[in-house]
Amino acid sequence: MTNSDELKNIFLFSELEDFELENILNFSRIKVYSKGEIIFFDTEPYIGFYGIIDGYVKIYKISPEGREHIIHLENSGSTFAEIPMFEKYLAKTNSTHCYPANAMSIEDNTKVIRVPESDFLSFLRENPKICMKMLCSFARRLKFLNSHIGSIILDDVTKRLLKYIVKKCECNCTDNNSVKECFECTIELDISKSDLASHLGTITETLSRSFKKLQNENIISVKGKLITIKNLTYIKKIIK
Amino acid sequence: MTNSDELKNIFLFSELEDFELENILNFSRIKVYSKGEIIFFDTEPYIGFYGIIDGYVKIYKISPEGREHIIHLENSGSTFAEIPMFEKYLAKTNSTHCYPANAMSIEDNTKVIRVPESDFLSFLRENPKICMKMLCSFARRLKFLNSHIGSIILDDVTKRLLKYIVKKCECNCTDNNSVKECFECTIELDISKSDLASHLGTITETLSRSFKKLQNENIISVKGKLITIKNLTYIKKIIK
DNA sequence: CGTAACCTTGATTAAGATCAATTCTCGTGG
DNA sequence: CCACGAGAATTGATCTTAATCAAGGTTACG
Repeated sequence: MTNSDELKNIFLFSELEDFELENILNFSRIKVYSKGEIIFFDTEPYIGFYGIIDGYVKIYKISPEGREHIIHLENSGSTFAEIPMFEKYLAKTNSTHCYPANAMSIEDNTKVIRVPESDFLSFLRENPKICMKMLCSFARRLKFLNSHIGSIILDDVTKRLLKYIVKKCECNCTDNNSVKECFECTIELDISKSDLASHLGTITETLSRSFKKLQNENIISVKGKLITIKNLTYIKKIIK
Repeated sequence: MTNSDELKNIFLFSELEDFELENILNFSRIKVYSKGEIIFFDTEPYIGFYGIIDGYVKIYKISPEGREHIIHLENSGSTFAEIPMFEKYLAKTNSTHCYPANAMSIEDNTKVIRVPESDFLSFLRENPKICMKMLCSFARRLKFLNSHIGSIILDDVTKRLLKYIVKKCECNCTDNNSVKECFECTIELDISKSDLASHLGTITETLSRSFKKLQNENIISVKGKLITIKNLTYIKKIIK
């Protein structure tokens, strides 16, 4: 597979012509990270956004007390750290800015492309097609954040966990086969439970207890990273 | 002031030519709401997004238990409910969709424009300029949500309140005069304290106690809707 | 000036964070 | 192939924050 073929896996670039992809490749840089490697810190000056060709990345913040919170979990096809590109249009000051959070590869051989800010912005201004793609990807993220923030405020940890599992199951069900009625469904967690805790806005101990609770109530069964939900159709109805 | 002049107050439309504004006005609808009036419910089918010509709007969700959470507070110049426009590009299904939350006017004579989805989308596809504007406005909102969600998970209510006050003070300071060193700063709350509580992800009782706490620690003083922060420069350093 | 909406205060309760101690899992080297 | 060790996950006891429940107090406005 050539580099420009790989780029088509990234949603933002998926409808570009080959010559446009070549153009992007010319001014960008591809790099492979192993599990646990930092892609950027929130103290580094901003130089451009990233696209994930393959792998898994967490975007997170650390509180002064040292607690971690994962804002986003992104995998193959996603882009991240685009927001600071639009900073200069929003801020009155023209000061240099940093990355808004930390990014870490959480899977071995995570392959990313870094696209420099200035080159891409001129590209963007001349490409309504890629503008629309980017608007879609922003819209998707806004939608996620809106519902996630509501869930953090209004739901307890157990309900947040259940919603997470159900969402994963739904992806699975529609991907594999189009079963409308899906009672039992098994997923494999693709992240560690501590990352999941941090993503759900809690800590590992509390998450562990929530898993326990759902098992005791006979809603799910857990075997290591394998989670089976007993009656998806029913659960979907009650977690609304 | 003509209608098309008013439209220029809306960030998204601020760089459009007069003929383009006239075009938008042709397919859109302007309406004035009094305080407390519903603009849309999350059960209504989506027909288009809104721009605030003048006034104040809250975008909120209600939990099954009846607790309210304000996701966004938007005032003059802002747009809201754009996300569902991009739904059809994201979802596999082509089903009709609803507004993603409720919207209520929280000020008398809130004047909004409703722009229909289909007309605007074709307009958007042919206007790279307005695409960039929309990307900026999405970026601004993403930035806010990212930091807000982190704040809800990692900060206690008092710190969230303090951050809110500081942010308002900063707007004030840079708007009125460009004082770099600003020790004492007074703001007037432009929303009710119960709305503020809901926006900060808490309830009025807890917010009230947080106000008390900050007063006891001599960080702020509160007189009705007037809040004075004692030493802004210092506080800004410690809440980071 | 009276009523309703808004705000404050107090007592109690519940959820989840923290602290501490095991247990489990999995990759690596002997 | 097994044993070891480190990181991950679980479990228990305790403590803190904020939600809930209940009752007054304030303010704004017709």
